[in-house]
Amino acid sequence: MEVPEKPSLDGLEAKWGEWWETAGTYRFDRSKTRGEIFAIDTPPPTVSGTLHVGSVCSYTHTDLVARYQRMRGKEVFYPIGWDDNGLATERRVQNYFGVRCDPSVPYDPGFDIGALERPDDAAPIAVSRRNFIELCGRLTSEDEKAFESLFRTLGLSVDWTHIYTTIGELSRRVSQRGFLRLVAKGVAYTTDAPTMWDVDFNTAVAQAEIEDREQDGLYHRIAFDREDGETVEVETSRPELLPACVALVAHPSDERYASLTGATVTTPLFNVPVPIVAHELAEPDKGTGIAMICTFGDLTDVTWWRELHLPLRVVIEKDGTIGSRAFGTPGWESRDPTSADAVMKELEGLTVKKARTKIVEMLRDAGGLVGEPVPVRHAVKFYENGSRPLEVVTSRQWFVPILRFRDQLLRRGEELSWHPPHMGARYRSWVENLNQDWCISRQRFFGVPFPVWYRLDDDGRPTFDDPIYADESTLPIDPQEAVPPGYTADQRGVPGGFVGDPDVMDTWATSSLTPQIAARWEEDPDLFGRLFPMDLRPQAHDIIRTWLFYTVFRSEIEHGSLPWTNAAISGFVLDPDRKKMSKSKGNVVVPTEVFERHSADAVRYWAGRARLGIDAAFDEKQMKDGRRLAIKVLNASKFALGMEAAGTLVSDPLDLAMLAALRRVVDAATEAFDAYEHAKALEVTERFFWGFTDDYLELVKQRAYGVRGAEAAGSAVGALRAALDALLRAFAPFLPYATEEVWSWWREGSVHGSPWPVPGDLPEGGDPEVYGIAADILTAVRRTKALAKLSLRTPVRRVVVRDTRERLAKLAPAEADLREAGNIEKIEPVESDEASIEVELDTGGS
RNA sequence: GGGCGCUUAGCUCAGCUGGAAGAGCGUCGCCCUUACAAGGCGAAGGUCGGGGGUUCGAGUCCCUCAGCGCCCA
Repeated sequence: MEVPEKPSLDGLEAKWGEWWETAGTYRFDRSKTRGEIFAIDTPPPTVSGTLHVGSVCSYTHTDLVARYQRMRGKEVFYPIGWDDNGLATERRVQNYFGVRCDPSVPYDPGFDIGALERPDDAAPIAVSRRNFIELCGRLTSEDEKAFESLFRTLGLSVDWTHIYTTIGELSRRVSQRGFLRLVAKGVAYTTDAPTMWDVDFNTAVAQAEIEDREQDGLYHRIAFDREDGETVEVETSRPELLPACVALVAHPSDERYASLTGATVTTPLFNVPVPIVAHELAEPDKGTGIAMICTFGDLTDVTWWRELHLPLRVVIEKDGTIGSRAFGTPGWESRDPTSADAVMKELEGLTVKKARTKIVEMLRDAGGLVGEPVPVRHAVKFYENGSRPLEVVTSRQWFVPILRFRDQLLRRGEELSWHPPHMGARYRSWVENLNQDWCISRQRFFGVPFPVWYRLDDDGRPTFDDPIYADESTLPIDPQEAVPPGYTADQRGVPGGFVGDPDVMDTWATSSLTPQIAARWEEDPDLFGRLFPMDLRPQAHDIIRTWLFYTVFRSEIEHGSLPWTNAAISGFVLDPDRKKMSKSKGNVVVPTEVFERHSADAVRYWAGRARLGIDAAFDEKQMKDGRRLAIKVLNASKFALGMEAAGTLVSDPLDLAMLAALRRVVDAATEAFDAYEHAKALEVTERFFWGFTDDYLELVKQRAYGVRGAEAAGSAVGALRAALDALLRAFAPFLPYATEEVWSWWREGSVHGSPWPVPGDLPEGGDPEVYGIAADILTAVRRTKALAKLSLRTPVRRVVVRDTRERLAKLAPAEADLREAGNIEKIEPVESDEASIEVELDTGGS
């Protein structure tokens, strides 16, 4: 046994991190069977995001479970991935290198961004798609190093040989295979359809990426002419869509408009005849109760257009400007095409916002505007990363028809064990409110391409009704480079030839397959069979509707089961003022500095105290507590292990009593961990431990030094070691470094490879109350001395303990230890119905 | 508008199936006690958000109101 003179937390992270890696402490043993394995679907962090303490907290939660399960004897499959694929990385690369991707630029194999010299404010350099992707790969690999270093310091017990990235070859292959399987099952289709569209990023987005933002707007009252010379007034916040108006709509039960249903009105300025129709989705309470249907202002327009079989008149282009349209041509009928065209000319090329101002001006001049616009505050849909409102744009996209699986997905949600349980409600409410099929194609670059080509007809136009799919055995492929079977490279882009699908998949189309990626679905069937469905999906609550939902969906389609049996949902980390941390507020805490200030164990302690599903404040005070606890573990261990004795047979009733109390603690901690209540496991263990050091160590100190002989000392030393052995193991998930350090002083191997403590590890037969009573008396003695402002060594002449006979009997076994610990001359038990402890100090005089 | 969660000491939070209000930090006081002074011991501090109800008994169960946060529309 080698106990250092002055134990310290400093340097433990590097020391043990390296040792664990060398010893392979967390290496997964794939020879184990499914029942012996605990498989975790670790969240791949977005590496282009900021490293912040929020991830530290939730990743610690996962690690606590991993370490606990490992100690329970499970072979833990705990891989890690980096989410580098997607728009976040593209944006970071654009800003970092000052470039933009232009697919029309040819690839430059010798491209060297570092060699370019240009002023900071220079316009972005257009680079080819392939060069752009290479830059993405370069930057993410840097970011990944920083993440790995952070997570290693934090002490995550992942198997670092099982790393994947969401843009890596394996992920691309699994994503493309997953896509082809969806196609084969009829659960993916391509079509031209109205889709939510971000005009800045120039891409389609899915429902899950949309958020509502409260915005100031204006309600404009616009008069439509009826054929009988009267007018119908509608209120709209989007008057610029007037040229796209295809009908007016009122609720079928709205008596005000019942007689008008079926009538025709003409739009102001454009003189386009449009029908008045009825539909339940019209809101009688909103505005005048009758609304314009335009193609398209929002998704309700899409529903109306579809269900009421209305014509299509699109005026907004993909870049968010008003396009050029010729009235008088088919589909653009007007009773006065010339003046309609003149109005249209004024709007052409304007952004939506400018067009709105312009058309209001023109309406006012033409007398089409009734009164003045009224300010209104309303919810507007935005892409979560976007800065301008989403438009509905018709474009060719790949869709996955999730809506028709709603009931199945709701049932899977019920089947999943949610921790905490109420998080299941988030999922349910999302699934119940799904309103769009999943658009999985993105008009971006750094993502997984669709393994698809389209034939070109004799005029060089792609035919979308019979795509050419890549063979699974050839994956992953990039259809921009690979040539479809039966064609030659020189047929790319020429009539009668082919063209590759230019899009990439939604990043969630890849992330939704993390269990399949990590478990090497179809790549290693033996491994997959040992891992899937997995045991645990840990994640934060913000991505229930995306990552969790899509993963459940993919698993349901491909495997007909849940992807895992448990979902552990962490809360967010708020700043000390309980505000959400964000870069713009400047309140993001850099985790590396926190590790330096408090140690990894201290940070883990803070995270461990945060329960699942509860938002936690970033609190350095708690990290100080954690540091204090970790140091205390070192020092108490040093003391306990510093005691020597010939034998270590635990026979003293007080020792057995302390161990009996610890047996209960071990049970409570186990029960808590099994229920995913790691904070409770920590709390019960910590509470016992502080009592153990404050009371028990003090009580037995003299005896352990041998004042009452070898046998009495041996019992104390044996109990100290038995308790320490169990406590170190119970603390190991929370304080992996300090516990490993102590373990190394006197045990073989790693504490993290040792079994989780069970009551059977500790001698039985003790009465916990004996320990409790002794601690109470010791506390009373200390209190008296403290109140008298005297040293704790001050002698006590007499302690009178009044209590029931039963409890007094339990005092006797601890009496000698108490007298030594408290420097007490005499302890006098007095039978009484009223319990009290009376301490008479011996202050030397009288 | 619908749903979920929260509201307990100055701060951060425990309080399970109802049975005499808890911890840590902070504050204050004391103590160099041979494991620990970047420590230790102790004290003070609370109408458990408001109001009703069930019960012998409610922080805990039910109803209601309010505030905060989140999810969804």
